[in-house]
Amino acid sequence: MVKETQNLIKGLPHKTIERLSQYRRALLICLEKGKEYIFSHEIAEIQHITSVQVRRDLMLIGYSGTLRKGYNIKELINLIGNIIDSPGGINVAIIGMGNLGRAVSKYLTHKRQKLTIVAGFDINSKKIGNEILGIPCYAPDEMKQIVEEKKIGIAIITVPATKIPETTKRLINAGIRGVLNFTPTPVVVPDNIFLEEYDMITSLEKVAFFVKQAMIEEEENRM
Amino acid sequence: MVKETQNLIKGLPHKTIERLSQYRRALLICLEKGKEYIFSHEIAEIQHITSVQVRRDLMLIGYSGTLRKGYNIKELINLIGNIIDSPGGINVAIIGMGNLGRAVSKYLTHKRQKLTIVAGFDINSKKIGNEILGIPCYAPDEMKQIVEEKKIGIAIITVPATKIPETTKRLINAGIRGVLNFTPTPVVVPDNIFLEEYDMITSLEKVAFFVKQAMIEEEENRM
DNA sequence: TACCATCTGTTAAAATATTAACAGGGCAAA
DNA sequence: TTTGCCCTGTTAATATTTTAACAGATGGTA
Repeated sequence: MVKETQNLIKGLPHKTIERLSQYRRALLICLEKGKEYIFSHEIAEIQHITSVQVRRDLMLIGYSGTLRKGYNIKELINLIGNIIDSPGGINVAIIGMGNLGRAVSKYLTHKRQKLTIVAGFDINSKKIGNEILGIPCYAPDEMKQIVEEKKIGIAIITVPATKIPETTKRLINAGIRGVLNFTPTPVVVPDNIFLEEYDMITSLEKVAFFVKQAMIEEEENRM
Repeated sequence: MVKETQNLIKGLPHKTIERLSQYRRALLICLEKGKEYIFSHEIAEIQHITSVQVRRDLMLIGYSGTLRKGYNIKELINLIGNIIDSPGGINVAIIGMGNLGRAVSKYLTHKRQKLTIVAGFDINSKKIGNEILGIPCYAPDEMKQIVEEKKIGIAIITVPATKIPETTKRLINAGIRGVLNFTPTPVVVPDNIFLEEYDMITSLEKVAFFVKQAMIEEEENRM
């Protein structure tokens, strides 16, 4: 990629990055259906956002569509790939092969060419040394070695809360570059490691809050 | 709750709601440890945010701490509960008891007193009529009846992409109030139903992007 | 050819969200 | 008791994100 493009990408807002990932997801489905071009308002509708936002995001990454035809789906997929994906791909490990870990593994396996789950870690001795869902499973104290050997860049944490401090220490020590934490316990990493945290309880409680509010408003209107 | 408080809550920013949920989560852990009071900077550190933001959020919900002692943990937990929780609780259904559905069920069961998973739905006849992880499982065409009977307010969607349109139609028909969609396929609901969508691929790709950027920057600095 | 409808691309404005700055107050140590 | 430190609460400033507004361009149509 030319340097100019790299400079564009550098300042991309976080929100735009997230949406680009979502656009690609939608575009891949469209491509499969045999669609060749797509309008900004079509993408917008799928994502529950406005077409202006779509056009603006695409402007930010320097992509131009064809007037009255829209955007070339294949081209756009490739461009988003150039932005998000690393050319050689990034290997991923799942830390904790419990229920959540396995669900995540199954969900993510073969979804993206440039992101490969290459290892799982667990303390359960029945799992260590075996494959789970096609993913070889290792003991926590092998982490540094395996991360280096398999060139693992990203770890997805799905262990119980009590194991978080130990797990984090091991990951930092192993030289991981990015962490996605699905645990309700916030993780502490040095700031050269990119950290993303997600807790489904927060999402659920957010829904609960707005459902409650809607009910209160209905109540008020009835009076 | 007095009307004044309700007016405060009404205009609460989405982000504040999310953080309140996270504060409570952290506070519950502190309470368990026997801690009585907590400073804004302590909460901030746990959540990787600034203490100003914590104080600002608490200001927005009208809570005052004690100078030099901080916030009373028990009080704050109760207040956040008053805001987020519905007094009688809200019942939740999991739509799709596959891997992800079961992981979500296990993860959420007994986590919050006011959110109870009371039903699962699946097309698999082996699951229908049985309990999975203690959750009774029903056929999709029983949805309307069960939602009404069990007073289910929120549905968590974890079905395969192909089943999304049908599932959504059933949920709308059943009179659901809020939807949390863990599927990569965006769903369409009328806007009297609150919708929250989360796709872990987006999170993972976000991490991948920033890891890539960090590596490019290192490369540049080396030259 | 002239007009109209409908796209894109971009700048400007508005709305949200975060951070800075600081006043006010209480406790502790000198 | 006075000084200094370290809290909270709040307003003001900044940064980020979204939305509005509109210029420009293309193709269909009368």
